[in-house]
Amino acid sequence: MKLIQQIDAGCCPSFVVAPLAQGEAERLAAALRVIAEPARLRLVSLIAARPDAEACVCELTVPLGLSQPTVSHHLKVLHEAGILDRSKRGRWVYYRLNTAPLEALRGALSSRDPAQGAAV
Amino acid sequence: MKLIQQIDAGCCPSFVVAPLAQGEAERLAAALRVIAEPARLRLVSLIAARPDAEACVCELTVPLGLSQPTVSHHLKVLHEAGILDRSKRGRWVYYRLNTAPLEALRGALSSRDPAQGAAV
DNA sequence: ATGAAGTATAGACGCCTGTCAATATATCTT
DNA sequence: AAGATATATTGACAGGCGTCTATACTTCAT
Repeated sequence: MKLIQQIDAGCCPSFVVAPLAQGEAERLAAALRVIAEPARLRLVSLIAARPDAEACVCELTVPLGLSQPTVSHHLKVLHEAGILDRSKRGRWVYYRLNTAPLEALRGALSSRDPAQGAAV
Repeated sequence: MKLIQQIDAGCCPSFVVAPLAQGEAERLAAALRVIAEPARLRLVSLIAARPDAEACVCELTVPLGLSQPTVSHHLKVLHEAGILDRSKRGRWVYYRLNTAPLEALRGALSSRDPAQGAAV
């Protein structure tokens, strides 16, 4: 069974607008846990700062100060959540930032009901 | 040493706009961890649904399905993060939602630089 | 004062996960 | 084909934390 699911609009109802059922709370918490980790936050911010918001693994290990397997592990978690797209080119694997899941999480933190009025 | 700090604008620079230093990443991750928990998400959403966005502990134990000490523990974590304000009235302790810290976290997830252009 | 009710704290236990070393897999070079 | 390079997987270990029971603390009623 997959533990980590794609983060999309469906995963993350705003938890301020209406009470969350147990299952909804667990899904949203799982999505938030993906980014509630220093190494993964730094990975995302490092990749976002690159041209085309893209970087290969070898460019990330040194600035992060973690072992290559650990970096690969975090990239996998981010990829499975949909936050990073993965493309293999030759020997290198490039990860590219996808902002949509992060925007979905932003929406979940909004105090305003997205169904009412204009989008934020 | 306090493990959990108040969540405010200073705690949460946008991690998409510029690379995060180790310390910044740790603070932002700690802030996100506060809400990356099903029971705490449900607590916040339960309280937000009440009149005045306020509830006492005894009103939260049953709908949450957790023991009173566990609920108290989560409320403490949320309070120390600034997400819930605490006021004691007689025998009861009321927790009230403060949306500012959540909005600060929202800002941290934004792909746009808050320094540039209008606020979102 | 004494008991009851609401909340907080202390201590214990088990699960989850971030980390690493070792190894496997895949691709390119010579 | 054989070695080198880039990445992924496996297995093990330690620390963090969510949960509970038991107990302490605080406030009110009688």
